[in-house]
Amino acid sequence: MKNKKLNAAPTASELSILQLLWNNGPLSVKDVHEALSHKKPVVYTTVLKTMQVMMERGMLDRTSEGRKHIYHAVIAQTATQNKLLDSFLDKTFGGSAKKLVMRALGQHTPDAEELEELKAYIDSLENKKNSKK
Amino acid sequence: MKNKKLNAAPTASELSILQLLWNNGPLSVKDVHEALSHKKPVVYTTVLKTMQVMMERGMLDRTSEGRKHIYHAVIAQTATQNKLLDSFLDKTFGGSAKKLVMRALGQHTPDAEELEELKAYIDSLENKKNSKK
DNA sequence: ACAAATGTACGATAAAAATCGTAGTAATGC
DNA sequence: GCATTACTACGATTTTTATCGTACATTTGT
Repeated sequence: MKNKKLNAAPTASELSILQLLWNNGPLSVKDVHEALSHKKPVVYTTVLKTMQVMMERGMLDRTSEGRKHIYHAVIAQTATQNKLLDSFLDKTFGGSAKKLVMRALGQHTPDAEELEELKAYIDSLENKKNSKK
Repeated sequence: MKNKKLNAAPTASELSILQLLWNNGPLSVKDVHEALSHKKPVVYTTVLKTMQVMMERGMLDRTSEGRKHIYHAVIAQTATQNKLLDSFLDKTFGGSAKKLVMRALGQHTPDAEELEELKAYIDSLENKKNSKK
């Protein structure tokens, strides 16, 4: 019974590590540990262990730089976010994207500029649909 | 050490039960078990136990109807969704509501009518902001 | 050379959540 | 009355995730 959980979605802890790797490029365990510690105290080997597990599960890979290991994300940010979003949308908002979107905007209203971008984006979605007819 | 985890967010299993109670009113364990079984096989006492735990944690309450217990949600749907949304937004989209919204719309594009509603909603948000100046 | 610092490896444990089995009790059919 | 059915109670186990401690190897400073 090997290769357990190979396509499982990342857990919250794993996701916090992925975010760092996605946004700040390949990092050593030390880098990740330091960054995470800013938010919440965590023991170095806890981070190390988690990253090793993530590698086993195919989420990360690493290269060697001297005796250090430099980790990078293997799974893509967008695809992972989409998977998590699907699941969240389903579990929490019964699959209604409209409800989720309205709530998100209501609770975390972006500034005027971003709101304009959003409207433009919605327009582009409408056009795309029309062109498909 | 009593009252553990009293304000913890519901887990995925708990949320699936809450959804039923929110949307279909007070229900017996049997009702919930049947509804859940449609999606995925689950043993009756597993559902029962989960609901009992949820009651301990203050998420549910119940009344007696003969020897049956009729459960209802104590925590509000909107508040719970908001809490989960905050957390999800932060963990998965780095707190950017705009990113989340665009992704949600791109992956689960609502129909034209709903898109219009969304635009109208965005307009109302813009007006609200302006009026606050 | 060698103590201190810097790394990795990995088993062990803790903590949280999910699942199940067994027992017991009240209602119901016949 | 009594077997069957319909429920609840709850301990126990399993599963998954998170966390930590210890061992060990390699550099580095002095």
